[in-house]
Amino acid sequence: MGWKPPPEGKEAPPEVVGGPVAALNPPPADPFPMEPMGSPTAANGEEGAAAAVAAAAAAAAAAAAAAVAAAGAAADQVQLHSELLARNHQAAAAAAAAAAAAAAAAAAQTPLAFSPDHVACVCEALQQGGNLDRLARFLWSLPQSDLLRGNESLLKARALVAFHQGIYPELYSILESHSFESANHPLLQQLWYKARYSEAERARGRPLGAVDKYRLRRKFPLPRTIWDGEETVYCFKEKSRNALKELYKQNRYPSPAEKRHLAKITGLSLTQVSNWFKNRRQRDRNPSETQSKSESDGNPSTEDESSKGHEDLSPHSLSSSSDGVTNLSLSSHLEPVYMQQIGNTKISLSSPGVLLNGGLVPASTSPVFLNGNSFIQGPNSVILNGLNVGNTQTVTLNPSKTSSSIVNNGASMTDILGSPSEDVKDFKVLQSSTTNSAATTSYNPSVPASFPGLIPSTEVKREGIQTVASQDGGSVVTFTTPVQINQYGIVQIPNSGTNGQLLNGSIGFSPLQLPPVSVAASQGNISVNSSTSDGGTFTSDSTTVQQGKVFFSSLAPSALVYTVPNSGQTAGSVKQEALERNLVFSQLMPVNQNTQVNVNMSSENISSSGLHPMASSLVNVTPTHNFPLTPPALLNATELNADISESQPLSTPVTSTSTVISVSNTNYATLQNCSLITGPDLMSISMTQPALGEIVPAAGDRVDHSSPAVHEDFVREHRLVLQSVPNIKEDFIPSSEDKSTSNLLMLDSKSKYVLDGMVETVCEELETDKKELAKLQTVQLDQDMQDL
DNA sequence: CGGGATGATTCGCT
DNA sequence: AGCGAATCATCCCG
Repeated sequence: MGWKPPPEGKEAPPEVVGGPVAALNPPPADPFPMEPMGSPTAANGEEGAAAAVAAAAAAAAAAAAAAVAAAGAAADQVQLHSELLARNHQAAAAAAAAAAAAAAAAAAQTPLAFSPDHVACVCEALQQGGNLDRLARFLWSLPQSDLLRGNESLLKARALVAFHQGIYPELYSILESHSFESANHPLLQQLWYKARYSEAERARGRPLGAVDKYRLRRKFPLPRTIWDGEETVYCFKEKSRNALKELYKQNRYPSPAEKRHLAKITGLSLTQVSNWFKNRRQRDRNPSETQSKSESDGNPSTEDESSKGHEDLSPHSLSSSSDGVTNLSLSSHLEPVYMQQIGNTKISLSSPGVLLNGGLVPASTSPVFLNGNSFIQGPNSVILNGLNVGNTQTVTLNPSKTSSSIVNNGASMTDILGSPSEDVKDFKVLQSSTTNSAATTSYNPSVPASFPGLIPSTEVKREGIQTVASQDGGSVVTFTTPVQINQYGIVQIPNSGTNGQLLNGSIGFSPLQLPPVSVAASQGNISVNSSTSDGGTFTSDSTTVQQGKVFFSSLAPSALVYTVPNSGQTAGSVKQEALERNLVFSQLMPVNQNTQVNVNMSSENISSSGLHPMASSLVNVTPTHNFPLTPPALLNATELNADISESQPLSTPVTSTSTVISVSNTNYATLQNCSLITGPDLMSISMTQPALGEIVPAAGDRVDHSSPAVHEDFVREHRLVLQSVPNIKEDFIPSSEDKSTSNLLMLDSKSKYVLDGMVETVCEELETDKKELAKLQTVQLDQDMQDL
């Protein structure tokens, strides 16, 4: 990672500014090494392993520093101290003793008696504490041992000390002689440049200006030992820039989540990302001024879209290039580096295949990738968040109707149509609410969708009891090209409207959440939801499997992805107390700004609950552990009907009172057994179609149940979808009390991406621990020294 | 050194 | 809090 000094007075990436830099300013020499420093207030209560580690490090540092400082003092005295420390910090006993012994040995000018690790530990501790003088003394006391020669921490410490003492030639020598880890680059790069500046300033006797520094940087480029060679322009790396541009092309107004994601993958701060977008929009807005639009070079998109106007990301432009151009551009940016930074898994499949929960399964044709945090890129396959829907033909949605946004959710509808692409009829999704789905506590199935085969070209509109902002006229979605996912984890759906093509990639089940899925155990009860968002419109589909049947249903706009608790004994750790027998979906990730949704279906009213009628399609499920794609099994309509009839009377009112409860933020999702939806061929369309075909009720009708007869089919369909719920409910959540029993992976739905969030959290915690460690070290050191 | 490019900041608005 | 507009400060090329 290249680093360029942040412009003065400007905000710079947090990593570059701050702590390390502050430490660079040589503090006044401290003649009394034993003098306590730091403030004890920094010591917070830590517990557990972190505390133990911190204590160990602190103890070690304290012991070593004490020993060094007390050069000449009897070694046994130091040892005594270390023992005392060890007593106090049992967990740290070993480390403390070792460090103390080492320090004692050093103090006594005896051969090295401890490992380089311990030295490194002490160095780090002293560095973190900003005790450069002590660090210098410690280094001075160390023997010239080969063991320590290549120790990076030691070298870094030496570099710091050299800088601190103004011995720049030595600093340069150190920096050039050893290839440092990238993690240390920012700090070392700063040392390098600051030393150059300092030298120049000293030579010329006056402070340097920005231009002077720039020239110095040009004159003394960073050695590759502390620089990965990555170019930076105006402080931003080219890659970061490209990532920003790429997303900008698709969405000029990224959601906070997207910004965070982008910040993460680019290594920039959230503010920088926001600023970038803001500047970009502004400069695109008035290209007239000074904006000679140099952008023409690499950013045609910017020009096109922005200059023209707004929603101009015409679907066509995208679609036209969808497969080819888009993919190319994406691939160009899809570099491992990004993924590494994200911490997500990126898998590039060079050959047709599908990654299922970690397993690669051969697939065939079209590329539809919908995966959560894992990026799966490959030519021919459909990936649903780890679930592969099978060999598919490209999803073909006709652009028949309106333009705008659409979203298909993850479940690749493709497969739903067992027939070759030609047969694929129109898959239409009617969106009822565009953009906003503000936080709705209740979900309304306001997103009608017609499944090919089931309801050919039929658009069903439905309005929920509770209005979920469904003002927009549902736009019909049609896909003519494969859905793509870009490196940002955003699924790009060609032909979708401007802002509409973003599908947050984090949606869906992430591999982590998919334990070796086995449907077998649960008698095929599963529900899979995938959601999509389209620039504010969000639709999702969910599938429930019952006894080998999978139902897809669409959820509401701005719905989130939910995972369904295992059907088995482990009662899903659903946190919603109130809902006893509800199918609980927990939110995996918010797609839009307002995302929230949560759908619960009470057993009683299953009929109309959040599941959207339209989406119901049957898919064959094979209960296999590894999700091998098995030959499709046809689900026959009769069977479905039978089930339906058995479970519920057809006459049941459609609209139901299904309870939709918002689970957001309070739910913990657990996903245990998942079933794979495979099999391209599915339901017999012929059978269902007739019945469904008649269903064309307008939303209003349904709501009122005004004409039951008319909607009977609809109801039936509805029922199909919901039918599985009771079972699920029972299986999944035997009783609300079971909450505690689960040893499941519980996910806090709160606005965190399942995977990302976890990683993020862990990282943050680590970071925190690190800081705390440093604090502790300092404090402990002080205290111990005082005690001594 | 000039001037365009670009990131950051400030201010007002919603 | 986020956006747009204006502006500043720096980068960076010629």
